[in-house]
Amino acid sequence: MSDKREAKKAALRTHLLEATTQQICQKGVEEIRARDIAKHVGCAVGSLYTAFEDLDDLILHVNSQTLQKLDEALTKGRPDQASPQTCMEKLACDYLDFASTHYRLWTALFDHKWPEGKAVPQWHLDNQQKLFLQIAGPLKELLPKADQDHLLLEARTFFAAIHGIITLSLQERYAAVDKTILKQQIIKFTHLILSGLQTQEDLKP
Amino acid sequence: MSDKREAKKAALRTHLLEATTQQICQKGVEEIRARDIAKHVGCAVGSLYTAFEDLDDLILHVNSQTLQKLDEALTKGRPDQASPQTCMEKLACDYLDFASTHYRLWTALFDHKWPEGKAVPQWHLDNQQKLFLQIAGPLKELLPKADQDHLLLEARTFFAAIHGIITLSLQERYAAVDKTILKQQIIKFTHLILSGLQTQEDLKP
DNA sequence: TGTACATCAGTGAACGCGCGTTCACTGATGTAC
DNA sequence: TGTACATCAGTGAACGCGCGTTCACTGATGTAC
Repeated sequence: MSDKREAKKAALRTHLLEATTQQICQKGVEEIRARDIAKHVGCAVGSLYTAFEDLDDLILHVNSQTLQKLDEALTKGRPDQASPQTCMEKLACDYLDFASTHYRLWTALFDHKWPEGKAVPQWHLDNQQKLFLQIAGPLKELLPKADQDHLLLEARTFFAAIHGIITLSLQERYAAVDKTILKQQIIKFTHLILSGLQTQEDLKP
Repeated sequence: MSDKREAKKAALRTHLLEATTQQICQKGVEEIRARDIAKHVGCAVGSLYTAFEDLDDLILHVNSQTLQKLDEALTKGRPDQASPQTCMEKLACDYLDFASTHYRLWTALFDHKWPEGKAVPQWHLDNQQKLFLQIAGPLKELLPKADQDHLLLEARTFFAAIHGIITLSLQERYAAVDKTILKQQIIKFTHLILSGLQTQEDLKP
């Protein structure tokens, strides 16, 4: 019975993930330090390297958890029998809410520099892919004539535009915008794009 | 006559700026090292600190030059007697062209972390502001009933959306998109937004 | 023009610090009998 | 159950490296007479 050992190891991993999450929330990914995390967990620095490959691996795991939380937030808010327009609007707003309430966790997704040579693990790429599918879903209803490639392209573009707006507005670097106004902008924007796409679709044979 | 001294100092500054620009193009801002720059210029590391306050100051100057180049690129391409729609489309496309041909210089604008406590110098902020005005111009023609605040907000949103699309598509992190397709997407997108804004404007009293 | 002194840019070895990672050691947990 | 040995997680001081910045010194340029 090596259950006790495994349980301890699992607990250590959990504590490390929790401490890292908390530290990212407090100071941002750029400020994460191995010693700092260990101190918060109450273990030696070395332990980090028995539980995770290295610091980047630990951070990647936190980021993957963040992606999952984001996925849940988007899934949870999704109305059952709504028009694709309503779905897309909800997705965009939920994305904004997530980004603003978990700001530092969210920016960590984009700020964390993965070591150049190393390949990003497949399970993390899968977690990313899931988010695009969330968008592609309602978009498919809206654009029934589009093929899969085109659908994914439109989903990417839609996401990128909304993401761009939110990113610029939430970062203080260029004077942050009031959140209510931002939300209005995003809703308006979503409608503009969707009605435009719709019109184009209707013109198709 | 201290002309000779001043000329030498100016030459040194120019060389440092050139070398830094070249190194950013080659490896990106994150890889800029004081010793490296000095070696390329053929001077001692210490000289860098007689010509610029510190390494961040040097990089900021390169970034400001980049903003000016971008501003020129956008100004140059601007058609004289065109509709605001055509102007906006041209702006978006020129922005894409600039970003893709000077990719690393362009990302440096956003990747360079300015020291937290320090205030960003006014001349640099002015250079940033100029770009928003480029967009606000044609937008004003399109939305004659909008006040200045609202105009700037729409300019920001428009910029942020286009910027977001270009950023996501050009970075390899998430499989890069073919540039011709990207350009088509951006043109289409610009039209969608503008015709939407136009419709809203027409409905106003 | 020439000389003596003053100023200041340029030099690069050395400082200082931060920080990810390692590794010989300790102690807890598991196994064999 | 008890004892002796094996295994492996946990420890943290120490390693090693990178890198921005400094500063005592040198040498070029400028100034005064």
